[in-house]
Formats: sequence, C-alpha cells, structure tokens
Amino acid sequence: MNQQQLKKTIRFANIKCATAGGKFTEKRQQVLEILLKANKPLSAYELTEQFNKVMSVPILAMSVYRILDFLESVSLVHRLKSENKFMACTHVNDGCSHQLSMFLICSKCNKVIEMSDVDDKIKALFAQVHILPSFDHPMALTLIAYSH
Amino acid sequence: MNQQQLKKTIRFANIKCATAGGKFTEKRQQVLEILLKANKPLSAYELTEQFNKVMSVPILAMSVYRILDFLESVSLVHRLKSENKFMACTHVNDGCSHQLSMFLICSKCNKVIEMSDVDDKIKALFAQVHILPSFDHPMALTLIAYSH
DNA sequence: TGTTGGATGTTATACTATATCAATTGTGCT
DNA sequence: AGCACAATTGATATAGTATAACATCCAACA
Repeated sequence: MNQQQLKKTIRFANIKCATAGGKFTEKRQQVLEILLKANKPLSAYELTEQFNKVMSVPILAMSVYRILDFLESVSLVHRLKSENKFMACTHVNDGCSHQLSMFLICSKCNKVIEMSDVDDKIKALFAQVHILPSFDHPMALTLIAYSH
Repeated sequence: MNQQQLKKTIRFANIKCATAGGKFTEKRQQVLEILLKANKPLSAYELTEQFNKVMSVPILAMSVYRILDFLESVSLVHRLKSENKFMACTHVNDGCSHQLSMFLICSKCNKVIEMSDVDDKIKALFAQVHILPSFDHPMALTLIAYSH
C-alpha cells in the first residue's frame, strides 16, 4: 500500500471511529498503519516488535491487544483466530458493510487473502444455516472448511 | 454416543490406524474415547485433565498433543485451530473420505457442528479457488467465513 | 476547576504449543 | 533367546498467545 492510499485509508478510519463513537488516537492510528504497511497478517507480538522498531515512543503488547480489539470492533481490522494473527481489512474504503467476511488461508505457506466479493454461494449457505435449529446465535457464525 | 456406537467406532479406528500404518495404542484409544464421549471439542489440556480423572494411569499434556497429532493424521480427529480445540470426527464410520471438512462455529456460545454432507456449493467454490494463481498449495486450503 | 470516563501503562499470570532428550516398548531378525 | 532398530511415551523446559487487575494519565465537559 503506497503513501497516498494509506493517507486515504487513515481518513476513512478516522471517520469510521468517529461514527462508532470511538477515538482514533495516535497509537491506534500507528497500529493500523503498521498493519496496513505490513500487507499481511501479523501476530500481536510481531506487531508490537515492529511498532517499537519504527515508532519513537514504545508500546506494550497488552496495549496492542486492546487496540486491536478496538480496531476490530469498528471493522478496521480482522482477527484470524486460526492463525493467531491480525490483518487490516483489505477493503476499508470500499464502503464494505462487513456483514460477511471471507478468507482463504494456505496451511502450508500461511498466505492469507481476504475475498472482497463474498460469494453468493456462501451467502446462500449462511442463509440456510440460519434455519438450523441447533444454533442459538445465527448472527455470530463462523464457517470453516478445509481441503486436505 | 452410546456404548455400542463407541465400540463400533473403536473398531473402525483400529482399522483406520492399521491401514495408515500406525498403531492404535491403548493411550491413543483412551484419548479418542474421551473425545468421543465428550461429544464436543476439547482443548488439549481439558482432555488431559479429563484423562487423568477417569483413567488409572495418568498422562501428560505433551503426550496428549502427540496423540492428537497422530489421530488427526489418520482423520479420526479434527483440529479446530480457531478454537484451540480438538474434536472427534463426527462421521468416522460413515466411510467419509475427508477430502473436505466443514464446521460451523458460534462465536457467542462456542457450539461447534461438523457438517457431514459438505455442500456442493462449497466444493465448487474450492474448485474455483484452485484456479487462482496466488496460491501455491491449492490442496491445503482453509476457507473461513463469518457473519457479524 | 474539578471530576469523570476512556485510553493507556504496568505487572502478573493463565493458557496453548513445541523442542529436546531420556526411557520404554514392541517388532523383526539372526 | 538376544540383539538392533524404530516407534511411542515420559519428563522437563521453554516459547508463544492472551487476559486479568489495578494504577495512571488525559481530554471533554459541567
């Protein structure tokens, strides 16, 4: 992500935080910037290390976790629990509503891509699932499928 | 899972291990039995604790991890990385080939179900993905989708 | 100006997972 | 039987991930 895109994204992020009633503090911005520049998922500790490498005032992993929680709550960051990693949303400024996110992860090289045009098939599948009686909270559902 | 089903499953497991060229040792069997009886995903440490509660000779978490690795390698157990948990394959004795597994996880109550009839839509989607140039190992792919 | 709530600092600790080497067990072979 | 070899498990240490709990700081607002 180049400098211009980054600036644009930061502006969007600012608006998104304001809308959600949260503050886009300097550290939150810096954490997001690192993730955006990384262009790949980072663990909280990798992020912390990178932060302390490039920023003047240091940060603790604890704070990074809190900031990531916040950024995730406003849909600027995705948490990939299966990887223990976090990544900046690939299409922050596409006006994506984020009702449905989708990722593909290679279990050999650990490459991750976020699918921007979430397939209608998946949407239909989720709709199907919502009918199943066994789930009490159909709006907080994760689907995992893997080939091997 | 009742006693009769369990015995049947254990027989299947035995065959599966033999076919794969591995031994179905007593501890491996005991670990599998606990998972089968639990009827839900367990963490390695929960499993260890349970093991030491109901079995006469104790086990260490390290061994449990190794045994789970083995059981996963012969498709008797699934590892749910996003949950840091392991679960017995729901349809061990269905003759499932396990080229494609699929789970639904509720992020609120953490309930997990394994889909036995993996949707054709998902299969088609994976087939699509296999064409994408950005993945070097298309046969080791995980798809994650979540609604929120 | 005081105070109040959100954000961050700080320390401690729980939980998850793997590395490493030693001991044991089983299996085939002579 | 006795030996050699490989697979399994024991045992200890340590890395890596995540949260709890309390203190401090700071900005917004009455």
